[in-house]
Amino acid sequence: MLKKKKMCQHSNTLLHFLRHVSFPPDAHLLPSALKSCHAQPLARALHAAAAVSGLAEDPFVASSLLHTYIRLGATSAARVVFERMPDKSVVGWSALIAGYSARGDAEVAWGLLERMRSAGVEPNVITWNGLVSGLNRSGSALDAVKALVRMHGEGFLPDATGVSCALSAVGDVKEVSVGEQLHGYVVKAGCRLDQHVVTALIDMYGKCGRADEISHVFYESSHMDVASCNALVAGLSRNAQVSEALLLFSEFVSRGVELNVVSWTSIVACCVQNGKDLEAVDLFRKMQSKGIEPNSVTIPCVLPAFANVAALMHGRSAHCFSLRKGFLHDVYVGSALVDMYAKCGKVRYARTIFDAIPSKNTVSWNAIIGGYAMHGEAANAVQLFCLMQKCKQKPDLVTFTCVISACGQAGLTEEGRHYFNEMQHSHGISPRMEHYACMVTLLGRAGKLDEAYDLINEMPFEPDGCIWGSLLGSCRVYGNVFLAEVAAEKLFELEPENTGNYVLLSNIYASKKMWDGVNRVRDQMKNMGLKKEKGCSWIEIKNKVHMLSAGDSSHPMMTAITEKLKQLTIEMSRLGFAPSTDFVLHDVEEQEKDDILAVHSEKLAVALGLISTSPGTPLRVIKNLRICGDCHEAMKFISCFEGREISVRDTNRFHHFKDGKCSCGDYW
DNA sequence: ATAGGGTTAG
Repeated sequence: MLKKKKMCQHSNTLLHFLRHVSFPPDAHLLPSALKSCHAQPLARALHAAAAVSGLAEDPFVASSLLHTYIRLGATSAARVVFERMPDKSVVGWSALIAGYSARGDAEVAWGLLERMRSAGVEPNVITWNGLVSGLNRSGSALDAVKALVRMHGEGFLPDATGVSCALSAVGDVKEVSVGEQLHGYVVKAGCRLDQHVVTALIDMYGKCGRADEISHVFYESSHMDVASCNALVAGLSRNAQVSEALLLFSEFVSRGVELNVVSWTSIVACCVQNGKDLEAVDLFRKMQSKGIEPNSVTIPCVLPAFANVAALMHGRSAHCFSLRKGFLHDVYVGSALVDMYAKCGKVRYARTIFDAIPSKNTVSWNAIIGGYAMHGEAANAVQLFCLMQKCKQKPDLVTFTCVISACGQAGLTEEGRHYFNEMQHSHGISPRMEHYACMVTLLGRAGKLDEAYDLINEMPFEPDGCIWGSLLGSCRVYGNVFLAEVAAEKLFELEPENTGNYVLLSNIYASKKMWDGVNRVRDQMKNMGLKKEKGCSWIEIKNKVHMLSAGDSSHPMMTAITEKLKQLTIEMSRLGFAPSTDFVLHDVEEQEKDDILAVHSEKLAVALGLISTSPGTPLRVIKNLRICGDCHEAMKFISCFEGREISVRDTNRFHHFKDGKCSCGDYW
């Protein structure tokens, strides 16, 4: 911002100079004036001044004008200057070719190259580099690679600059074989000592999915600068090598390499993209303690981490920070805030943020519609969906996933079916796996299990684990052993390591008192060496996120937590609020019945919340698995007995408990 | 007095 202001002041000085200086600008003065010119109108003014003084044809002035117009993106004006140049040198041709390449006009650029040759001027390495670089930067990576291949075919050996931008283009189109050839050339030509080349190689291999080569290139070169760090972290993140990225990042830090906001943003994003939310939160704090201020990219990168662990206080402070910095107008920041507030249980705040985003995009709309879906507010989701279309914003694949799942959460079976059809017939979007999964959930919830099974059989592609998992879940609710066995058989094949499926099937057998089945599934699990998935919950108390997991007694307050739970259990049975054993929905954790202390993590989290906050404070808990019926009943009791609003976000949706009732209407 | 390069994002 400041820089721009300075430039404007500078331009004003130049204009002032042009208007008031009594002697005419000369051929020596104009090129330096043009060099410092940063706006098209000023360039045109200088051009006019040159023309009036008869200097426009001077080779230096003309060349400066040409380069200035190219630099400012005024390609046509540059062309006019160029065509009038009496002696068209390789410099002029190169500039013009670079200009058209940077606009993505590959055809024009190639045409100029031909014209140049017929005029008897041969392109040099700089001409070629300009062509490759321009095409790459304009997003025509494929054209850039083509240009590079042709350059090589014509006997021009790319230098470090050429190789760098060619590698960047290769990464964008994932032409790893071309990349490898370039790598070979780099080794032969000896330019692998060039830092930019090393960085570009790391970037290219990262984008082409070759994590092994990233480390290889990095360890072979001994360069440790900001750029190589950024490329490394991004490359490793893309390839899910999060531990490697964290290790190398800390190495850069301890070596005293001066890392910038991009480096810190990259490592935060790396953690978020690879499921390390708490590490991301930690690194975000560390970044600030090192004096690096987050920018408008950092904020949307870190917000999903806050959202995932429901760190509302952190999210709120990111919101305030964005407000102070003027980031709220940024659609990325806005959409990420909408998502964060919705996932932290504050769907009203999410709406407020959403309404204030000046130019909303599909992601913004999806965030708010998905937010309403998560909270079971189907009417609002549908209303926003209609508004979206009124605002001429095209719904995409994600939008329909949100709308159909909203209908499913609220039991609007026919509406859901309607949107599923409309998606195909009115919007020309063919349903993908996730849409079928939503439909199976929707039909399953309504008890239309046979219809759900028919839909699965009609799918034009092989159903995945989510689809069968959804059917199995509905079978648990409606006690359909036959379809449960069909779904489970597929699931054991598709995702043999997913313990939740075994537990679910075992629970279905148990609910029907089919003990043979129960034992068979348990043996199967034991034989495969599978352990029950550990449930864990998070609760934010006074700006700190606490993680509690079932069977883990490492939390410092564990004695008090257990005491509180014991007391609640006593009160519960005293008041006749005994959980029905028949209503153990979605118990994917399966506690050992005889182990009284093995309590589901959400209960531990709520107990911690109860003893650490003042009476009446709402509690928000998030859980990595679905909430079980037992805990669901307990939460209803606690909300009533303790007079607290409790919200539990499980993998599926939000449950808002208040006065002994849940917003899901006991269906989930 | 006139030409060229790498890294981050829902």
